[in-house]
Amino acid sequence: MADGDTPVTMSDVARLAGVSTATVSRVVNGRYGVSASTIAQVRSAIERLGYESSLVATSLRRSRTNVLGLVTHSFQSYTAEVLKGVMEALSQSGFDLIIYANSDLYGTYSEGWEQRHLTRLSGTLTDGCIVVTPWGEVRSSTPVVVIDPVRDSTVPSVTADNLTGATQVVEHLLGLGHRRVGFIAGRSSLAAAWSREEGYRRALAEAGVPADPTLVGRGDFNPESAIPLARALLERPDRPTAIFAASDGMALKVLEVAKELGLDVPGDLSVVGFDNIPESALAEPALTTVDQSMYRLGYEAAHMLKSLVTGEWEGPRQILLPTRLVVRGSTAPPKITAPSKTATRV
Amino acid sequence: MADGDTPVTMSDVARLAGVSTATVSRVVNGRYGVSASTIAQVRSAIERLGYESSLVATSLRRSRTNVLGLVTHSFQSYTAEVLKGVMEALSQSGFDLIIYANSDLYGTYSEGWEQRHLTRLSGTLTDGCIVVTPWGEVRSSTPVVVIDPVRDSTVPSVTADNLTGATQVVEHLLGLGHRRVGFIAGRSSLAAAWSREEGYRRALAEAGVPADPTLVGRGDFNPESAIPLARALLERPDRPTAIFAASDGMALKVLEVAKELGLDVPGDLSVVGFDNIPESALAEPALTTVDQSMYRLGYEAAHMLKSLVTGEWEGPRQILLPTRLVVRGSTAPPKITAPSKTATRV
DNA sequence: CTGAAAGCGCTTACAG
DNA sequence: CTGAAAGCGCTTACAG
Repeated sequence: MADGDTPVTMSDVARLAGVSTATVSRVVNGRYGVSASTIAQVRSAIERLGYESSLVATSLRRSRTNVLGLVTHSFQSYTAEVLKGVMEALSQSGFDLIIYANSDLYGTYSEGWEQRHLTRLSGTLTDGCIVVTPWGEVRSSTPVVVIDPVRDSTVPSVTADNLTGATQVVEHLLGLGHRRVGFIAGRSSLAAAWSREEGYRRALAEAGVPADPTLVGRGDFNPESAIPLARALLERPDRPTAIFAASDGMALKVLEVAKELGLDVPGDLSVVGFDNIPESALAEPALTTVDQSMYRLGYEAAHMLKSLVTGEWEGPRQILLPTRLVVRGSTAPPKITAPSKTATRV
Repeated sequence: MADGDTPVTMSDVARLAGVSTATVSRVVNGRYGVSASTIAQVRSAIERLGYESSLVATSLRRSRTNVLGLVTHSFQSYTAEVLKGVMEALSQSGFDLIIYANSDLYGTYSEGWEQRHLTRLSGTLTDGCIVVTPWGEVRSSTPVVVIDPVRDSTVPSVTADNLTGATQVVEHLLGLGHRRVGFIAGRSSLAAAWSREEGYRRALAEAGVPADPTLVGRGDFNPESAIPLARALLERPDRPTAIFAASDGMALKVLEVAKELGLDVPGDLSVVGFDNIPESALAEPALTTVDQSMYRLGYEAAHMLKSLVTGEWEGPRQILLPTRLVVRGSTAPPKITAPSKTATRV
């Protein structure tokens, strides 16, 4: 039963069964050309010792491991949803999943992290990897699919249609009568952040509302980064009547700042986020946002990676997934039509 | 830059730097006894080739890997919370984390899965493992900490104080005036399921309310399993005025069945769950439940595992974490005091 | 049908 | 200060 100290190896099995490790290997892997009686002996030895082959040794020797990797730098609600989608896509596929997370996560050197771990895994352990929201472009000797790539990435990827989503947010606000709409941007290297900002600009331009660059704050998707930006926007005399934050995490902070400043949402200020994380529905008031099915992002990425590994992929290598505007309690028509004369000249 | 097909190995670096792989290894691992000029040469070769050592090869050769493993059979909200706690505990610890999930997750052979993968990882890849909600007792050649062990498990573990939590639920219901309280149990092999049921029994006994075995349904923590059980309980003429389900997932299904049968919650029926998953707060009405900080379960398990691996653990090997009753809209006094004459004889 | 041998990419005594 | 060699636990041609 060997609950002892040293793990049971193939040699232990071979010794007990009175055969070579080559033969044990053949039995373990169901190869042809082993006599029935030998198989029985080996099987019983395996059973007695509770042997399982070492994943590491097997991976090192074989070219194909049937293990796919996923590299992420955090475990937020976002990641959990992505993982559910990934697991669903991999269910019954014959591929197992290894998720690699490093302990310096909240520490200093996030930068380049994905690339380092991608490389450490992909040569040997995994047949391919999914990388979630990397800080830079990634490369690998085995197939990779990126969820939320950096701008101008050429690697296979899956992204939500952030441009359309953001456009709809602004159209929604304009439709309610808002004219001064603030924006809090995300980490600008990410394609997602760029598209959301671009959607904001385009929708305003299309409606003929002149863009006011001072209404745009530069956040980085970290919720905390939104606090000073929201404060700056809301403390000005000509404050916006609505703020669109590039992520729910940041939008939730805008809500807090508004409360702190005694502003009523949605009476004095409309707030919109992006992502539709579970917390958004729980906020007071519930947050209007854009749903970007993180589950589907994970599902499609895993599906694509699987086919890339087996060489069966036929579709496009850059997938854009639809988003959906979710209107909740945090948006309403502005109380006053023209908080600033100059801003309403359309 | 080698974005090509074959990964860059240590031999490639050695060749380019004009040294042996032994020397490259020394540089990579910062060992003493390499001349400054050689270090520089090797470093530059590493840089040029974008070399990263193979996790697999390194693990196979070394006894200590500084990688901890986590084996789970699902990625529900539960797991995501646990992971956050684990990552927090491991932050800056020098240990990385590998999560192993197999693709037959929703498939046939869940049973014994944890043990198989635990063994495949622990000999070589990981220095120790956390196993989440296993189906049986586990054993390993390296340290293991189980979150939510099976009953009578002797392995180091972390569990919520389910007994107290469940007791408080029933006391809460009795306090509201309920006397016929139904119970939907979880997978009975799990210690958590057993304790929750035991808490239910004890609280009734202590209050002198005779236990009615026909009021107990045998679920298995799978939400679906609660549906027929809830229906059976609620369709009887002497139906309970309250149902306590051993998990939020099952309690949410009870809510659905009640709605389907035209019963008002909490008017006609009070419902209580256990776990406090995010969805509980979103339910209509919001679910009264027991919070068992899954974040802390993960945190404590990782903390303990880390110390077990380094040999510094001093504390108890079986940890019990406090729970907290969260009263929300799904519980209220029963409308009718005595739906069944015999049941109220106290 | 079976085994001896080489080798996957590393690390670590052991010589020098 | 550096390299040749052995070996971690497996798999896979190659002989027989």
